[in-house]
Amino acid sequence: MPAFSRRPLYLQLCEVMADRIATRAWKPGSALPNEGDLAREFGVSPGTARKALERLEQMRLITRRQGRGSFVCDLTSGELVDRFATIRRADGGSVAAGVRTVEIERVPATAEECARLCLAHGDPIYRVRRVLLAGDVPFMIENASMPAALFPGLEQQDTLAGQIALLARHFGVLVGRGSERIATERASREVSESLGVAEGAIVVVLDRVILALDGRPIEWRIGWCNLAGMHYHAQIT
Amino acid sequence: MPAFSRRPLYLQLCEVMADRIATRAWKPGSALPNEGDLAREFGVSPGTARKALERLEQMRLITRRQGRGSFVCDLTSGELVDRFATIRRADGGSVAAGVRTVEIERVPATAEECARLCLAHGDPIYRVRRVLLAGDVPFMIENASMPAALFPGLEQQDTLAGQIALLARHFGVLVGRGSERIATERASREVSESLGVAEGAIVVVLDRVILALDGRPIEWRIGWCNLAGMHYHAQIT
DNA sequence: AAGTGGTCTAGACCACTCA
DNA sequence: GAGTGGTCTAGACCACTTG
Repeated sequence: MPAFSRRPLYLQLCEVMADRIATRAWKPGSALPNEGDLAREFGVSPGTARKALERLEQMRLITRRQGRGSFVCDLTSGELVDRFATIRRADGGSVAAGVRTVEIERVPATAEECARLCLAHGDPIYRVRRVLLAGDVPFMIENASMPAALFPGLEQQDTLAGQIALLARHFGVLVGRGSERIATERASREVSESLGVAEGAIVVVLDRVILALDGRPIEWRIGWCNLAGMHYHAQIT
Repeated sequence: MPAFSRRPLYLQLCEVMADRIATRAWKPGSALPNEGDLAREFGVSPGTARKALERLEQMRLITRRQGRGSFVCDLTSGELVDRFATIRRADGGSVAAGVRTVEIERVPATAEECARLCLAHGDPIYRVRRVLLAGDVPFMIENASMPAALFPGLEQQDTLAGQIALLARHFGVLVGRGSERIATERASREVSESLGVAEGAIVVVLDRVILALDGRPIEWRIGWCNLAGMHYHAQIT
């Protein structure tokens, strides 16, 4: 991999390997070649290959264990998905939320959607309405918007549309960080009926943008939540 | 620094340098010795010194810039402090909060304080009551508990007691991550009077533990907040 | 015993900053 | 041009896991 690019070798190598993971050429749970083999395959020194692997580990695409090897993470299981489930029990345990996808539409982005998703005027988006259930009791309704370019044919995937992690894996998008904003608001007629609270009661509004690992916004979501008996959890790093 | 410890050299080196920063032997803003000099001073190879420096950068104790050098971060300015100010304007801007310290007491920890701060039964704590102001309007009241062992003589430092970052610097404690939990609650008589809201109105309860870089809990705080017109901001990483 | 990642060494050269 | 951190190389040895 000498090539002509002046970009650091370890970053180029990291990108190639990330792509193999995104496209599932390297499958979740499988072992990567060892450091020496990777270095030979790509024509770099072992130290450079190691640096790329360390970066993949930082990105949470692989885990490494001394004496065992490097393994592709399952991007749709455990904490990698739970980290976006910020509504939990007081002890941090999952509320075992079910998701009901109410509606999916493909429409041009509004001005606000363009701004939040870094799109150009008129770019198409998928807009998804969901209801989150604790057991069979709805506690949050969500409006989510996603760039159509990243998820072509999403309207046929309504079982995936409820969870960004599943969607992202299906379309080969690597999920990165998100930022969330919380306010309180009086429940509108629609919200009160969906959540089974009084009209005008205080609900919590969760406004969130999730980015891909490469920094592109992949989902903007607003949720109206009846927080009764539950907690929002955040890490400050 | 050969010594007899089997702990990785770069971690030992990192710890020594972190201590120099905590104790202000290396002052905020000042330049560290260059990589080669550090390696010679500690008797390790340049690569090992570099690894320790990279770790200090990850811990946000130093910043490094190609062509310039490595510099000690000011632990009490800018984003290093703001990250704990999770209540902000909608755009993420600061609410320019003032802090009024209402009361400081030194008492044995309650069972709950022991649990949240990982203390033993009867260990002394400082308990601080504060009011946060937007302009001159109170929007949050806080009860904070801190292990007395980490902050000896805190009761004489009431100007510092309002901000954990100032306190930590004064006592040579390096601040690490925190975790916060949010619920809604009806305002008690006391809360409603402090915040100027109706008794029984919905307020937001912020329950937070901050850890030192070495993992020891340094502050447990509960805040009752009138979120009207403001937003809670969180990063999901 | 063989294979893996983790640590450590000792250099080389490059890109950037600043006097 | 001198000095800094950033990249890259090419090894050695250690600690851990597994058969």
